[in-house]
Amino acid sequence: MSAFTFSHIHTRMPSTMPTPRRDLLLDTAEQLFYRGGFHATGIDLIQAESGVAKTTLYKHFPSKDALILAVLERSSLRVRQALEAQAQALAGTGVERILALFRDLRGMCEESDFNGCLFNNAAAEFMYSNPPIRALAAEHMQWMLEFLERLLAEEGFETEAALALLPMYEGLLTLGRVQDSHTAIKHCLGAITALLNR
Amino acid sequence: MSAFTFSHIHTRMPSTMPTPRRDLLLDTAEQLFYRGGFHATGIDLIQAESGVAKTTLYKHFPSKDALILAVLERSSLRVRQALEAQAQALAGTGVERILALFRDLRGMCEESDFNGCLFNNAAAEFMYSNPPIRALAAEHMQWMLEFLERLLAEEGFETEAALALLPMYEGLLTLGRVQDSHTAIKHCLGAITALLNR
DNA sequence: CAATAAAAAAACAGATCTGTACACCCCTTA
DNA sequence: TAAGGGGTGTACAGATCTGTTTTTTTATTG
Repeated sequence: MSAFTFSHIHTRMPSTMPTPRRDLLLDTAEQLFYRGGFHATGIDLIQAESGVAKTTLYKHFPSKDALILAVLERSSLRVRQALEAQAQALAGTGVERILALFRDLRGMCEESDFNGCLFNNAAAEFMYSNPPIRALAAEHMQWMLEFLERLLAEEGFETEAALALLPMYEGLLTLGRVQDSHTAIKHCLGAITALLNR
Repeated sequence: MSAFTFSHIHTRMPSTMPTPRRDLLLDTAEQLFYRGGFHATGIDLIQAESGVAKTTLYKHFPSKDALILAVLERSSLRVRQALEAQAQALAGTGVERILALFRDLRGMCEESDFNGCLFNNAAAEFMYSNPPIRALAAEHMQWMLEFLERLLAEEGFETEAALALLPMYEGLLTLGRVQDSHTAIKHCLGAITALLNR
């Protein structure tokens, strides 16, 4: 039936619904922005690397700023889902469950294109020049804080400890760029244990 | 005597010796790079803001990269001197001396043009595109680590605790951009106390 | 005052960046 | 087969950026 062909549905899809090309653009842009920075990464590179025509890129995202925002929004969503899933799967109880979360930072720091926390990098580049991007970074950090608070509450700790855990978490991501992450993580685990068992 | 006129000395000054204009350029560039980022801040803006002619700028620094490196080198030196002086003047003994260092982060986070840690910002923008800048950021972090180790040793703590303090310190600087720094610092002080008194 | 050297001012060259315009192609649908 | 919509590829416009060149001004020295 023509009323139910894919094409028909496709043309009636709202613009917010993901299309393969839109996702491909977001994937490519996220990877390039993360590795090379936002200002240093040009639209032409994203276009060439993704293989999608420039016209199509600007049909999905009216400007580079809009693309950056879309990348950050989707990345934030993905991080949230990943952390929720990770928290569900975390082995152990009590302190061990929180420690496991920090232990997993090591793998992230050792990935080949690791470059710290995307949201802090964005905040650094757009702190005073692009309020929406800065706000998005702030919202992401706020969510991280609340996530840690929930995790702490589940294990019977005072939720305020999240205010010490989050700087450690972000600090490890930041330092992981230029310092050995393994020993730093190890000693942070000790600090967390001391804090929560006090 | 002409042999000792200022001009004569000036012309024989090695290029590494600071001149008023060179310092003015470094001051302006540091402020603008810190606030607006490295790639986003153009040479023309530094030139206009400093009032020094572009010709003179390129006489002192052969390229933008060289200017960035010079800014980071001088800033690192200044931070080191400031922290050494601060450590000398720190009130209290034992844990209190370390806590005082972290307490001072609050003032930094509340400054009008605060934008985190200059060296982490530089590392984020140049991680894979400019090894010398990345290396300079790494060296600065290494010095910070050794500085904290010295401070801990002076107060009779195990120096390895610095590996937990440094992520916290840098994490607070990073989060200070988008989160209230006061409460985060307060809870980090508690974590440090728990760690060192364990 | 004349000579010289440095700095300022401004124009410019070449590259690059964002964003647009246009012609072409492919594929579906009528 | 004809029409039309979405994607491609390319060329281009305009702005901006780094770095250079050229000219003018300024200040110092003999």
